Amino acid sequence: MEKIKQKDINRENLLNEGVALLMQQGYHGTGLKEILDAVKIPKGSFYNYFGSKENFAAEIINHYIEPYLVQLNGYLDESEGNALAALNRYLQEGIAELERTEFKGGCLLGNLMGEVGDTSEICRNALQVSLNSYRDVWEIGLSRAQSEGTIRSDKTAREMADLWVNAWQGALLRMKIEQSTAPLKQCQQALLGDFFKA
Amino acid sequence: MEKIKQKDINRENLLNEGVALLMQQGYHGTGLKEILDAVKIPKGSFYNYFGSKENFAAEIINHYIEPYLVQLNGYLDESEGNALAALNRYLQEGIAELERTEFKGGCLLGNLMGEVGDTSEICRNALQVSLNSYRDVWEIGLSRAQSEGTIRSDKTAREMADLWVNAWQGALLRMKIEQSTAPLKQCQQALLGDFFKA
DNA sequence: TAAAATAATACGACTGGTTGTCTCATTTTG
DNA sequence: CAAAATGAGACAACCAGTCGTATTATTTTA
Repeated sequence: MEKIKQKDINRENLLNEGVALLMQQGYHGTGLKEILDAVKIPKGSFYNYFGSKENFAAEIINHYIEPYLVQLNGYLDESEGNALAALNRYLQEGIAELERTEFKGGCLLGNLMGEVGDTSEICRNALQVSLNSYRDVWEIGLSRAQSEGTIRSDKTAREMADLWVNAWQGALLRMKIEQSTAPLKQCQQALLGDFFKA
Repeated sequence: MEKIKQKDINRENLLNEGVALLMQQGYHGTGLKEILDAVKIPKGSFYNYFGSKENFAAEIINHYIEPYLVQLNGYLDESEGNALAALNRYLQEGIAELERTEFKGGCLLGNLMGEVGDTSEICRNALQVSLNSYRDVWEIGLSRAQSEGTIRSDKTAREMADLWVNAWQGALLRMKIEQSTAPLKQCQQALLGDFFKA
């Protein structure tokens, strides 16, 4: 079974397009037709792949967060000895990307938590899993920074990771309505550059 | 011109119902018909009052935030001499209310920032104004707490108010997907009870 | 003050278009 | 050949918004 199946390519294309469109227009604001047309896949195939829009959205959520986990883990692995620097570098890269795309979208998790967090059980579960795994990576990074002495140790890494994820979500929302990455930079500076400092 | 106009009653009813439904189902997830049926007002009247769904949403945003401003200002005015206690009491009341309504909705501003923050210019403006005025009230409260010596003064009240609003938005989103007010309590404790302490 | 003219508002059937979902004949695959 | 995948379209429900008419208020006229 070496062959790359067309089905998997189609699925992947649908998920990529789904991430892009749901990010900017939300769940109810994006019709299946729009996604289908963009990747030229008929409806019948879609329902064969995903079963429903709701399931599709749940898969999109998983698909969305994975690259971020990989990237952050990558930065942490590279910079042996300075986890805090790795976290800051990761953020800097993310902020630069958001400036490139003119603040469009923000964070799919945040947007969908607000929109369907209490109407779709399936999405709610997917969001919970994804957000927790993202928080966990931050916990690891902060924990390492603690043992390196750059982050204060009178609070648990878990506690700070939770606070960080919350504040960052809020900052991303404010970025969208202020059309500026200033809230992000301010958030980074206030927490990583001050409150969390050893 | 003492007479209470039916038009104003209808507008008020529409706004109240609009707040309730948009909170739980979002902008695109809520049809006008649903709102109209709930308050028994015909389509034509709606378009006389508001012109479009988008304008209606912008008015809903204003209508939503006002009571919170009044309430927080009220707590601050009452408790002369202990602004920090007033802030905590305000939060405690809000958390209790969210538990009563079983975490449904969360914050309309947060939800709409994510959903239409970068697709509707009109809503974006309304959100910006509302969120800023909410942040301003927190700034006043924190500033008073600083002069009372309960909150640290090496950071500006504005900076802390911004961080607070961001973190609280994030905590509200996580409340929705975790179906628990634990994130809210944790957020309150971490910032007001620790990082912001004098 | 009474009647007429004018303006403002109320109303809901209707429009053109889109939604998510499903069906089914055809094609592809193992 | 049987099973799975495909693709085009059918489907009813719903969407935001419009428009001509009916009703009610307000102003003008006599």
